Amino acid sequence: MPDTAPDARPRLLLLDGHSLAYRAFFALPVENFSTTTGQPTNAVYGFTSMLINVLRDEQPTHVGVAFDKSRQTFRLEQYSDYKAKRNKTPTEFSSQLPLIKEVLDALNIRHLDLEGYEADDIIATLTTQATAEGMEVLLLTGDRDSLQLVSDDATVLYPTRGVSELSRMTPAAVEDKYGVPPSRYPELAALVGEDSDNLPGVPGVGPKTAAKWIATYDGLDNVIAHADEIKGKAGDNFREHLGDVIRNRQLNALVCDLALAVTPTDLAKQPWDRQAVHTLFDGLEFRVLRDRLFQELTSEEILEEVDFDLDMTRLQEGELAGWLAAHSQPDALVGMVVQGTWQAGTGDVFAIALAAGDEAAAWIDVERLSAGDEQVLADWLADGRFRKVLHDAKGPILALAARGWQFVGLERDTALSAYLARPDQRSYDLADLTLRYLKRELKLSTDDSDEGQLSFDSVGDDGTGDTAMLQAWTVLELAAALDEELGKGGGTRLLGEIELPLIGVLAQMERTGVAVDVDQLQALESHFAGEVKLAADAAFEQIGKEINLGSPKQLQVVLFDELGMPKTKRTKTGYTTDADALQALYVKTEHPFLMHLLRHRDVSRLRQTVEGLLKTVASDGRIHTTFNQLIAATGRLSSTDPNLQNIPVRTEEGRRIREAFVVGAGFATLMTADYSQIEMRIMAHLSEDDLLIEAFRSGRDFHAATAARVFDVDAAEVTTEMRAKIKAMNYGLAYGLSAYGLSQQLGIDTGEARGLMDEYFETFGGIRDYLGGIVDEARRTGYTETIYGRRRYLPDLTSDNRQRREMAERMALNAPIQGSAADIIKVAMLRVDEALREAKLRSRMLLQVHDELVFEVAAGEEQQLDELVRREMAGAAELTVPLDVSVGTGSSWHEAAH
DNA sequence: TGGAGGACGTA
DNA sequence: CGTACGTCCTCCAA
Repeated sequence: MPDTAPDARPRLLLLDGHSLAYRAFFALPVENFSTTTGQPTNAVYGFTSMLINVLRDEQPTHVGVAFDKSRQTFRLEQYSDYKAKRNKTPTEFSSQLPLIKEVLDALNIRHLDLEGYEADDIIATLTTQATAEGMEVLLLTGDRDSLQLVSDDATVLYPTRGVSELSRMTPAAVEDKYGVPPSRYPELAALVGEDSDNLPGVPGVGPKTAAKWIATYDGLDNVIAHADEIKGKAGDNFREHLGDVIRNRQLNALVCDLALAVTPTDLAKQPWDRQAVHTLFDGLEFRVLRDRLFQELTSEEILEEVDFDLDMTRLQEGELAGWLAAHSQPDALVGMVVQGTWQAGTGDVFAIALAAGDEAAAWIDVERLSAGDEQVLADWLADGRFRKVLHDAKGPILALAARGWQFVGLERDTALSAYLARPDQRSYDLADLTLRYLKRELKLSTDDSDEGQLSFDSVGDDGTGDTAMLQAWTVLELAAALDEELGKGGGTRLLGEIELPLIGVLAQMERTGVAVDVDQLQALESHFAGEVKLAADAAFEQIGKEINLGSPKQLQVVLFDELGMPKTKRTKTGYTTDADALQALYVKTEHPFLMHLLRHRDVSRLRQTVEGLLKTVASDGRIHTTFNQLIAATGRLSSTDPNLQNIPVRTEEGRRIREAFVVGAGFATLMTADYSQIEMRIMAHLSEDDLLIEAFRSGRDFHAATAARVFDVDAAEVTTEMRAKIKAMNYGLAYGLSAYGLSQQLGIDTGEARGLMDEYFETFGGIRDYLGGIVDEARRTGYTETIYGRRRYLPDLTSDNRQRREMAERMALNAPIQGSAADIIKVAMLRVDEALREAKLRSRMLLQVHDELVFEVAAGEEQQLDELVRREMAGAAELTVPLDVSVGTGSSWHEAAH
């Protein structure tokens, strides 16, 4: 990684345009990179991608790109076979060079060439000049001749694999790799030869021998002078090819004193031309690359001048009504920041900052409100005509609710907007978004005072509310910028009709929480603790000592060294000891230690789950999880503190934990409602595969019905085994399952799994075409989309790194399916919530577990709720196949399952 | 104390 | 060599 102190000396980055483009051309498959008009773009793409990466990683202050002018160079004049073996440059390549120069022009990066010379000579000249001027130089080139330029001040970045990895050739690295210092690299190359330039070297002499000779005789000149002394076949060959060596050395010397039109200082980096980049990249259909460019290199952009003058008022008692009347009209947007705390479905408010479109801001210390102020505030908050804009509103809504203030009229949530625009981000920090979308720092200007910087981190601590008011104003502006961003991607409806209204529903679910039987949990905890002890003792007895069974490291010592068991699959740091591997080892060795170890794993996990739950039980005897709406890139919710979406269900003992989730006081029963096979139904809908649609419409056992089709037998003849295989296949499809993965899961060999998959896709051709189509489409557009237009961007689809690319392909396969399911259940939650209110039921929604909703049912409402929930969930989307909902009730979550 | 790695629970 | 998450534990570097 670069060490760029802000005041470091100038850093010049020089690229060999021709050699890099040439590498990119062969590294990236041209089939995947052409415009709809047929213009190949793989070389442009690869070159630009490398350029963006290196600009980002190295932060040069000066940049230049050199190109070869033509094949007619002084080297060719001296040696008519120079580069003769090189294949005729394909036209698909030559047509891309002008495009690369257009990219450089749009980025305001100078590029140059010189008749009769190669890019390398230009680079050599500039390097010599720049280092003489005290600059640091980085050379990005795929030509090894440039290694002779490496010095303490000049480093070559040499692409090692494709276009994504660079190796850093410093003097030490050159010496390490070739055994000679950089200045002597051309001497070594002269002996060894260079195939790509059609410069044959001495037969039988490789880099090792050449380096040895050069070291022994102190340089090539002396090797030549002592040619007679070199023994053996290699010596004979050397004497025979002496002429070639001398010629090679002449040709591979780079010219360092060309008369160029520019000097290194002329290459100072300029701001790039945004409009030109947009136009050019549109034409090249480089959406992904453009996003990367704007995202990764924004920091170089000139920050825009702040041109607002916020009129900030710290409201005194009795002033709130007047301020609101003056600045907050119905239907006008008001930015709002709540200062306070929130967690586990509750919270508290210390202060509120508001900012209106007329550049007026107010700060309200809620500890100093008169009774009148408090009423005014409560009314304003609860009045939907006053449209509020917040950043990450759910917590503030909970904090307000805890003070008894109802919050209505959430018009925008900037964190949510930013998530929908780019769902892969890890955080949606307000200061980061301000920089990215508003191009300015989020801090107070220090025009009129010199109090220093108020960064956003210290918000709330300054006690003046200034920062909070600035935040409120920023949120208001950011909302507009994000609206524009989202509008481009068609996400406005998804935001307005699904995600935004969902915030309130989730807040209410968090406030409500779910009741647990604490006594039962405690009993379970001690039960599992006892089991842990038993399993541990039994395990220790088998190996005759006590180790930490939770330490994979110690386990590896016992299993593979001491017990001499066969090695399992490799991990980064050794061999895996996961459950599958241990099970396999048990089958092979039948060593009882393994069973006790597995048992120990199981019960300690159960104990730890129960302990975790107990820690989070609130004083109302309920667990209030937090639903995170901004995490999952596919659009799912996630649940934390505690995670109630991964409570065990598959094993008998695990289900005992579910028994401890119970109906709360004042309610009659719990109800769960879940979608069956929702992802397969979405696939049937999206793929329009007739047979699959038919399988669902028949209403019969879906896995059996599909198995009957694949194996071409009557429904009655489907065996358990056939059904199991197709079930695994059905579930694996949406994940990008491989033949290997399927074989592992079913315990069959890869060939059989392969055959099964072929048979499956043969039967359901629509599915095959659909899955393939998703990936192609995503590669073309740069993103996938769900049925409600939720996007996920996957730049790695065009990576030249196979592992990354294939990973992105599986994500592309899965995202529209998992994401559409997420869309549908979110719609269902909104519909159910609305219907509950309309029907004036007391029953309430507690949890969402991806395809399942959990309700607490008030006495006498069971029948009505059952119908309501089925209706609203099934009606959440109109697909070509029915959405099947199954419902169960019981006094615990376990009993309510079905 | 913080992060990485491993393992494993759910849909 | 199957997607999406969150949490716990251990170990190791700071």
